[in-house]
Amino acid sequence: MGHPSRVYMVEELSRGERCVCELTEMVGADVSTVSKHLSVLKNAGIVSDEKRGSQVFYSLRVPCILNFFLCVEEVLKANAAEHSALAG
Amino acid sequence: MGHPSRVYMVEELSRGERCVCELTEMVGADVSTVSKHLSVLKNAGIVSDEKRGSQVFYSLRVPCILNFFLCVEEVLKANAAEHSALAG
DNA sequence: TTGCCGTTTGGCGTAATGGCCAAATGATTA
DNA sequence: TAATCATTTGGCCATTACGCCAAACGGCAA
Repeated sequence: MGHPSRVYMVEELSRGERCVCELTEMVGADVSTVSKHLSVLKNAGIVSDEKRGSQVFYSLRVPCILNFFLCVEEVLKANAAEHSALAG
Repeated sequence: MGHPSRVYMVEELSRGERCVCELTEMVGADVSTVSKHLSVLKNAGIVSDEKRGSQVFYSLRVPCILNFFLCVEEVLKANAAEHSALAG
């Protein structure tokens, strides 16, 4: 976790399963790079994969991970508020 | 985030403010190392610091980060269940 | 079998991170 | 001011993470 591409992928997977090709197109990196990120998430138990035909579909296994992103947003908002307070 | 020492420190800070010396003793690493971790957490907006006398006290600024740890535990439990299922 | 598509893995160079030591900073006391 | 304690910062080295390319793997169709 903590990597922008992985965060982005998890957010996308929260909307439903996606194949590697879709995630690759969204992230805009090399397929191998995306595959490795997914491998990390899979080993961490955050996503699960299912092979159908020649494609592999990933899905979010731990919905509570989204709470984390909500928290991150809260942090960012707090930071923004602080910075504007410092500026003004 | 994502680093064991930082996770440990955030968990500890969730119980109340701690000075650098306390966190250093708990983590068991060099003071400078702990200070750098705290600096990372501070820049990320996760903790805040307050200097009182010659000591600096850190406190958790974003309680929702704890939801993340609950989620992590859930992930670990899910993983453990899966592994035992594979084994059994 | 051959060829193609989707995906994964290995390798390599580069960038970032973590850890310690040493030095610098700031507060306190003598 | 000098000395001391608590903390931070800089330097250096070892380790890890990223990202791309190339190669390997598995499924599908001809």
